[in-house]
Amino acid sequence: MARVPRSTYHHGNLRQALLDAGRQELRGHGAAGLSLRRVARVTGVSQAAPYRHFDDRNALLAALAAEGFLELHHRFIADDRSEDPPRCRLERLGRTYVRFALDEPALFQLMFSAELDELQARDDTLRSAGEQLYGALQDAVRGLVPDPEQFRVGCASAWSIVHGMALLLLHGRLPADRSCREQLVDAVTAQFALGLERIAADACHGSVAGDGGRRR
Amino acid sequence: MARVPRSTYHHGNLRQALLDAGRQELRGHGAAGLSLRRVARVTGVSQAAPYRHFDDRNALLAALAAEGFLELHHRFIADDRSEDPPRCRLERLGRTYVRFALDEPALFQLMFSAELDELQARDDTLRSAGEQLYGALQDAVRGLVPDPEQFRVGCASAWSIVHGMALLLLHGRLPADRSCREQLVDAVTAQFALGLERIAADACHGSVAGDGGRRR
DNA sequence: AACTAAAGTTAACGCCGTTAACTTTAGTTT
DNA sequence: AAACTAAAGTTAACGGCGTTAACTTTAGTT
Repeated sequence: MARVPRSTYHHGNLRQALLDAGRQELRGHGAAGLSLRRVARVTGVSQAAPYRHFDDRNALLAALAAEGFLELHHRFIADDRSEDPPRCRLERLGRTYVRFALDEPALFQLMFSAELDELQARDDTLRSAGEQLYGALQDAVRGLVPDPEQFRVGCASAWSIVHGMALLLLHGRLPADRSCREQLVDAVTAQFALGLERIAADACHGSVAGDGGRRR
Repeated sequence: MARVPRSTYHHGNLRQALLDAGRQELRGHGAAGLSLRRVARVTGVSQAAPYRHFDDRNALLAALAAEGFLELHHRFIADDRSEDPPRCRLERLGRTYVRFALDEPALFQLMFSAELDELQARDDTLRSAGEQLYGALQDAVRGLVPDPEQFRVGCASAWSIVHGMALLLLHGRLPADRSCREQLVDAVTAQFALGLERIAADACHGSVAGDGGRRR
């Protein structure tokens, strides 16, 4: 447990230092195991110091989650290739999403944890960061599924499948060791995007899908 | 806080009573907020009594999760209609999965929480309950996608999409109020099952999907 | 140079998980 | 029936936690 001593009484940039230490705590102990006292200790500051910068433990978690949303959004932008066809762009976005979840499992789970649901309602920074992310997903789906009604369903499907896959993978629930993980992710996203593309194409030819009724 | 007094020194069926109280705690405070001491208090027993029946707090959570897996599996069986065509059966299973998650959000999240990942490796009851569930899903997918390689991808996709949708819905992340929730679930599962059916049908006609066409 | 508000400290409260040492009881053995 | 034993429950304690109140130090302004 690294205790960082410091020369000046005032830290200078404690808020960010706490966030950095919190990020490490997250990696080491998960969101549930994150202890505010330990974060303070590692940062070399008293147990009560964090309360000058965060209302409570949840506020620190919310700030960490907001960082996570922004970071994931940046990855979306960095990985995107606007010259690719819509299907490839959607696939790429899905892979980026899953890769992020596997890179930062605790942060990712925090971003979608029950504790944050209520905070998201109040914390504007957090909410807008989350909405920004959903916007990026919507853009990617819109290119593939222009029809408004199908678009809604398409967005929900797309987010659901990558979100579910990310969580199941990082919990070791899907039978996929590290070597074939990427293959599986590629196959699932590709298959999904292909299916979406076809359904969208069908819709253009007059038939209405999405009613779940029997159609051969 | 209901404190239940009792006449006899020995409780008689404390283990199950603790599980029942734990289930209530889960509903009221979530898995993270479940306090062993409070469970004991509500059950009308001393704070140390639970340790005669569970190694520690995690063991109680694991037992609750195992109950959850069994319950969900029973719902699968109860809702299934073996006379329905494969696609309908898969859709129905998906709806059952999501409905369970929305009925018992805290229990569902517990079943797939990080804390349980390690326990699942050791606790045989818990692991087999989880595997039983995956077996039911596999059966439903197999009817639709016989080809072995596509079957693997199909299982992962199917589980991912319902799992992701369940979590996103119960976190209020998908823009769907209570009224249109069921419609959305129906539409997503139907669209997915339809896509899966078609891809499987394509495979029978010689073309091999699953790699999603060109890959960078 | 004095003042003030921000930033950090110490000490305390109550809750928690967990353990050790003890007591009560139900069931078995003699 | 009496004695024994092991299971099941109790009390009391330890240390860690989140949080707050009251205090101190410091940087920046007047």
